[in-house]
Amino acid sequence: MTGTAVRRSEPRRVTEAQVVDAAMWLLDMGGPAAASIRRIAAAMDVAPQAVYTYFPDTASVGRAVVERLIGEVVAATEPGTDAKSWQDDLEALALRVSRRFADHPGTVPLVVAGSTGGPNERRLAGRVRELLTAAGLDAADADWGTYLIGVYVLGAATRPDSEARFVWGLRRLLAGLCVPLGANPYW
Amino acid sequence: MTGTAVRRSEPRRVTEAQVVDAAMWLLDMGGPAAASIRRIAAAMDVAPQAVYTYFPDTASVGRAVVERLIGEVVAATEPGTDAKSWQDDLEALALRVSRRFADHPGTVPLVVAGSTGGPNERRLAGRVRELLTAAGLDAADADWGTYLIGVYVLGAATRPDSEARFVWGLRRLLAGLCVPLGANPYW
DNA sequence: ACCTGAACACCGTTCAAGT
DNA sequence: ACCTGAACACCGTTCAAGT
Repeated sequence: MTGTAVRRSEPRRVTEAQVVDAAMWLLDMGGPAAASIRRIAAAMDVAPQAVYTYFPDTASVGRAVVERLIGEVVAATEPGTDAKSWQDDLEALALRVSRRFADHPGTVPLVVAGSTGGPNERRLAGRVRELLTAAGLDAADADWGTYLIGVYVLGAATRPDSEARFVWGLRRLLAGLCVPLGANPYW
Repeated sequence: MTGTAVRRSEPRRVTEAQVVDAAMWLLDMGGPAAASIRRIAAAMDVAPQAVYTYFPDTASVGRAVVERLIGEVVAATEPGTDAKSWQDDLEALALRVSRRFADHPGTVPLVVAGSTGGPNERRLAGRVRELLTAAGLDAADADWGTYLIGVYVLGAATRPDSEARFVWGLRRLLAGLCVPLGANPYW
């Protein structure tokens, strides 16, 4: 009751960001198996339990790592900067995501494990949807097209190949998105 | 030196097929985490080490499971049976693979973990390539198109959604494959 | 060749306790 | 709130041995 805050506890020895830092570093060094809770804690010089103060389980640490990775891509992509065409914008965005995963192959199992459910993932999907909408697709098509592109980037991350192959597939896919299916002779 | 085979050892108590059976069963029951070497062995009533007589490590058991799953799809797909169009054939094939993974979600992490390098996977890719070649694509395009389709099916397995969404994306993708990019206004 | 018991070096997670 | 030591119930894999 002094009016000023009572010092309630020791200053934090770890933070969420540091856990993600350590996890990423271990992932880059030793692959998915190296990023265990115990090793993350050891890298931060705390007991394994300390991690559980900030994350409820291993999977949530993985999701946080993916959120950061996606966040970096979204932050690096100012909307409408490249802007030659929506295809170019979309290609640049997909390529940025693809490269980020190629640079951090240890994170791929974490990505395919499932959606993070986080804001950065939503922002990224929103960006794709905007570009498809600006391209003239209606809301439903833009939504389904976002799924199509996301799934392609995800699948490609699990079978890394040349960038040329990735871009070739992406362009075919975008071509398919803007061809009205009614105008297609096959159905 | 009797001329006939000498009985060299006890009859086998386990076989490769039984290991895959047990792994698949555990995967279906309890998901990826349940299909450990130790549990597989326990399900067969042998010591964990018995599995190592047939498989060098855990990953190779996983690849064998995936090979079986793909093998079932390929076996169930007589080439040119449906045969209304190559699009229909390809759609039916992709849908069969997709459904098999949807029916066995525990195997998805094993699939995305990497190529099996096995004959069934090659057969499946070969089937896709044939259909694309029959559709008029040249060798290079058929090869890259096979990658595109495979990666889409793979990615979709990690983000299961409605079959309608899967088919919509697949059709867009196939549409993009038969639109000559030169004839496309965008590049 | 095929299988076992025992062991090694790990895991994630929880509990009870300390500040 | 934040962190610890100790423990529980697991892992994959290897070794030495048995038939």
